[in-house]
Parts: sequence; C-alpha cells; structure tokens
Amino acid sequence: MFSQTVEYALRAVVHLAQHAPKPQTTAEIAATTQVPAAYLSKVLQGLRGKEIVKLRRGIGGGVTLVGSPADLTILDVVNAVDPIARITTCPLDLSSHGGRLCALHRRMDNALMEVEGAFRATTLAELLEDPNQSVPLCEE
Amino acid sequence: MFSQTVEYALRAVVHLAQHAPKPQTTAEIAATTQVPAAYLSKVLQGLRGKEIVKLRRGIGGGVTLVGSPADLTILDVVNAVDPIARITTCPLDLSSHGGRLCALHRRMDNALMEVEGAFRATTLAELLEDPNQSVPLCEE
DNA sequence: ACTAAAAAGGACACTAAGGTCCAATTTAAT
DNA sequence: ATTAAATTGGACCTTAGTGTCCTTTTTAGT
Repeated sequence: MFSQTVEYALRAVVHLAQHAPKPQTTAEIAATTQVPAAYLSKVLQGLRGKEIVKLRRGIGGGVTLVGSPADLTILDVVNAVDPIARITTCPLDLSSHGGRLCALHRRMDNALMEVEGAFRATTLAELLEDPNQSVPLCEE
Repeated sequence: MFSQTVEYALRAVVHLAQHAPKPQTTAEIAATTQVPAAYLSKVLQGLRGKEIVKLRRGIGGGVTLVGSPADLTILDVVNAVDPIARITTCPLDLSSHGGRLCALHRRMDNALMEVEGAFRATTLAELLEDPNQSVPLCEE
C-alpha cells in the first residue's frame, strides 16, 4: 500500500530528526535505517527537490533537515516522494458524472482523504516525543 | 496508492452487482468498465480464486457473483486481488521492539487500519443504493 | 456430431519501481 | 596543492505490475 520509497524516506527523516541539527552522512542513515545506501541516495535527492532536506558534499558534509521537526509532517515527506493521489474526477471520464464521483470512487477517495488526514496530523517532533512506544528505528 | 488491479476488480464487481444475477461476459464487462479485456480476464481469475465470482465457459456463460451484493464488501474485493498489508511487526526487525511498533510504524498502521475500516463498512449493495450520486460506471 | 460462444492458459512485451555500481565532482582540512 | 570524505550523476540490472496475443478447452444449442 505504501511504497518502499515512502518507507525509506520516512525512516531517513526520522533519523535526521533524532540527530538534528547535526548532519548525517548517507552511509550513516543507510546503516541505522537498514536502507540500501545507493538507493537511499536517490530518495534523499527527491527529498532535496521538495526542500525537505539539505545535502552537502565533502568532509563534514551530509544530510540535514531544512526545517524544524515540529514543522514537518509525515504527509510532507510522503507527498514529497510518492504523493497521495486523491481521486478528484471520474476515472472513467464519464461526461455525465461531470465533477462528481460515483459512490464507488467517492468511497475510495474518502479512504485516501483519511490517510491524508492521519499523516497530516503528526509532525516529526511528535513522533519523537511519543511516549510508551519503542524509540523509532532504535534498539532498546 | 491503490493499484490498477484493485481499481479494475472493483469496477468489474460493481458491474456484476448491477446486473446480478445475470451472467456477464468478460467482453461486456471490459467494454462498460473500460478495462483491457485480456487483463480483466486475469483479474477475474484472481477473484474466482477467492470465491468472489464464478466463471462459466461456453455459450450462455460468463461471470457472476458467488454471493449477494449485500454480503460483499469493498474490502473483500480489495483483499482478494491486492491485500491491504497491515504492519504487525517492526519492519526493521529490531528485537527490542518485540511485538510493538514504534511511533512511526504505529501511525502508518493506523492509516492502513482506517482504510480497512472504510472499505469494510460498505457493501456492494450499499454502493448501488447510494442516493444523490452518479450511478457507478454509468453515463446519465 | 457439429458449431459458435465463451473462458483458460501460456507465452510474450512493455513499463515503472527498486536496486547496484562506478567515475566525476565538491568540500574541508592539512 | 594534496588528500580524504562526502554527494552527484549516469548507466545499468532485476523484478513486479500491467497489458497483449493466440491457441486450447469447455459449454450449450442445433
């Protein structure tokens, strides 16, 4: 349901939030999040395009969040790499349906809307502060 | 977010519910639902495997729903062709997390749970009875 | 029996997602 | 300047999802 890329992007961003504002190398992120390093590199470039992370080359370089974890929602990250495609018009393009959706597609879009809402409701900062849970991505 | 296969399967099943209990040929379904006929054939075989539809060869044959539209939910159809994979254990397999999910994956699974719930809440019969909407898959 | 109508099945092609590898480039420190 | 640390970019590979085509098999009616 959620793509591997979304999963990887979220892991990376959580890791960055945990260590903010210290830059993390792609290799470090890859190791602790268990994401293939070369592929993570591509995912991070996608996040850079959407101004979620900054990338800096060379010694002392690495990846950092552009903004504060308190201002970054799960939805921001998801939409940056694999946007939730709401159903806004009839997929069969039936002219009589006009702007409206039939009962089927309205239900499907409602489900998408709920996912969107759930993801918009949580910031990275809230993820880290979440009590009585395991620490994201971490042992013990 | 939802695969093409899910979309196609739902269209087909809606069409079948609209015409139940009369058998519909794959070609008929393909035409009205705008799904590639040869591919629809494969999708329907998937639905047959999960006892959602019956297929019958030869003259007068075609596709029919196994049960009543009132007993078939959207979730049944979705799970038959492309199951919603709930997150039940830590995807990173961190031993200290044990059965529990971290805050991130708990949120992701909650979103999946909501989708599941939304899809389980609507039967095919309810889709067809839905008032003040366009008729599913139909012009006018 | 024969025929026409339908699904069944297999082989294949195309595309996008996921993943790998390596050479080139930037950067900071010495 | 040189070196080491890091991302960048491009090419490539593999796999799964989607889609096509054609032959075979089943079925009902005549």
